[in-house]
Amino acid sequence: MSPVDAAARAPRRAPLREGLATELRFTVMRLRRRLLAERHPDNDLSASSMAVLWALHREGDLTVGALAARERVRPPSMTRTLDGLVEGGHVERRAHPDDGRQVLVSLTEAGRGVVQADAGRRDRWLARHLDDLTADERAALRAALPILQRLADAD
Amino acid sequence: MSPVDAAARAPRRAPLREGLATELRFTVMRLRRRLLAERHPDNDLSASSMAVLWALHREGDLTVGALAARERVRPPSMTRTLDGLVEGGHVERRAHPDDGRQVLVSLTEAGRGVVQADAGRRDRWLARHLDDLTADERAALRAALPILQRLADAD
DNA sequence: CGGGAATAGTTAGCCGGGGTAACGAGTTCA
DNA sequence: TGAACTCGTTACCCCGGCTAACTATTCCCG
Repeated sequence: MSPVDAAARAPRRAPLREGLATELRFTVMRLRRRLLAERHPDNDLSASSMAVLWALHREGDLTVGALAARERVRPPSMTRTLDGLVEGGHVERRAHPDDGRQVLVSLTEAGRGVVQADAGRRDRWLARHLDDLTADERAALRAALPILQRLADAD
Repeated sequence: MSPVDAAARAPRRAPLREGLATELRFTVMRLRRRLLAERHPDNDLSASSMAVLWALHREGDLTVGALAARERVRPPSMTRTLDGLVEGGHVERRAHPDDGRQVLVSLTEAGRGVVQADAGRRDRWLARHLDDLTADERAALRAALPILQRLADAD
């Protein structure tokens, strides 16, 4: 049942200075898959779609390009995500008042409803597990979060 | 150029208690995309393939099922990832000595070389940005890392 | 000891969501 | 005013998840 003998071992729980990047990278990848697996059954919107709704909710109307940059995605990808959201009635496209090239995206009433309904029940899995942590551990995550955000936005 | 007026604002940099899960979730998603964009040009292996090589390097030979569980992926997905690695000569499948149903996967010489060559230059982007952080910030990440790992492995 | 249940892996096929290339409409500026 | 640039879209490709269904092997119980 168990694997055969191991050739090389590395510290799994106590990464050294030079291992921090490696461990952090793989951890982010796996944690993302873990979070994806916990999608709410009564919310058929994908993670990327929800991210767009949240961005609009937090920042108000945005152009397609601004949304793409914010989510670190190429414009064509954002266009397709928006197509789905428009079709679902969650967002609306409208012409930019000053610049005819740009397109402003805004939440519809329904989209705002999805965000607000989602706010309560979302992240249930993660929130539950966060509750299982000690206060110190939660504090450690809270301290690391802005740094991770800066990394995500870097360059 | 800037977005139109915003409807609702939320604390971006100082998440409250109840916002931790939400912020952490989106941050993980975006950071992952950021990291994916920084793939090394002279390494054509995908992130999932590299994760497999690293797992084998760290833990020695593993079965397909063990690899799938470790990467939080379904067996068919791991089978396909392994197909690519076998074709590229990075890993080998061989029969399990005791249980004819299982298949052991091991690194080839070439695969081990990829891991070792990669170890030095990998995560250059992330490592560079980690170097730009203060010692306190790195410590915060290091403290958060095992908690994130536990979350990634939870349930 | 024989046969059904359980387990490991694979095959086949679907689909979300990234990417690049190319293009048209609109804007800017020399 | 015409050339160069910008923004968004279209068309298309591909990676890498997933489920369902199947085979081979092992386990266990009657």
